[in-house]
Amino acid sequence: MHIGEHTPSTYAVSQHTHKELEIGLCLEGKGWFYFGQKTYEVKQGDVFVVNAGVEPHIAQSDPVHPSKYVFLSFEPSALGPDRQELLLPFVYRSDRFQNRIPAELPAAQQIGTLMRQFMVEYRSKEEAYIYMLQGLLLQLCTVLVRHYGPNALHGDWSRAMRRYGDLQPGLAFIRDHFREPITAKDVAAALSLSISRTLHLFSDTLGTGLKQIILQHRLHEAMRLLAETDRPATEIALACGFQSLASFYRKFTETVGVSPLEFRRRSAHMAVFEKNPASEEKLKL
DNA sequence: TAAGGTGAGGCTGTATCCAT
DNA sequence: ATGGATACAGCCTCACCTTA
Repeated sequence: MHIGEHTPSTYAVSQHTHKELEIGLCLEGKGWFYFGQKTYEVKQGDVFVVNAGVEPHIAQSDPVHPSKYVFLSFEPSALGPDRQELLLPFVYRSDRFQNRIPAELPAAQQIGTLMRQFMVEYRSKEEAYIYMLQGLLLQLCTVLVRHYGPNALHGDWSRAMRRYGDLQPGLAFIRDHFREPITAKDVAAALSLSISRTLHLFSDTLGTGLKQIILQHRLHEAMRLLAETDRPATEIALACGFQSLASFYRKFTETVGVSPLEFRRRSAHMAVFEKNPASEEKLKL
């Protein structure tokens, strides 16, 4: 588990994914939260739910009233065994999911209270505080389950969880091998399923095609290397798993909105790429 | 109901070329 | 050397179907 405060930049930087589940609470200010093609306006008290390794996202601050968040990220195993149903809010199809819980809803207020308790508990580090943190995490996830329940549970959580669990070896394979020219066949082999079944599983469970998920990993890595290194675009394209410069330029420009070179130029002016939302004042539990 | 096969159509990677 | 455009073969996705 990690918890930390973060103030997003006032300009749009690249979206990222990470392998932990994440809950974010806007402590103050205004801004925007981008999840792929979705954009949410953010105000104090809003809560955001992010799944693991699939949906790219990034927060941006209003220049006049910069936003400040506290982000809690955790591995599914942090909930303990036999509590898989509490992961349901994080097992969603991004095209159908509302990542924001508006501040005026009771669930957002409950989560706000719990997140603040979480911060206080960690900072105080009283005896056996780790158990208190685990308890607060269970409460947080329970509030989320109750909030999303009517839409997310629909009486068949075990099937949804099983499918999500079935996908994990495939997602892990993609994370480990996206720099190589992997295909649906390779991912299918990692899942011990047919190509057909693998493609169904990804699109049905996540609402995102296999190809798109691999592409997200490659583009994110390419943006990082463009911003943080002086390596030529050709080298970066190949290092990130693109089979050619042409496909790299095409997908980069389509997705990011500017050419790779332009992105490097702008990121140099910004002096920032993207930061792990929990990287500032990060507290490792 | 889950797993998986098939085929059409769209998309992607490759090869090649040109511009800077 | 690097950035970018384009045509085309092959792969991927999707819808629909069959099988167990």
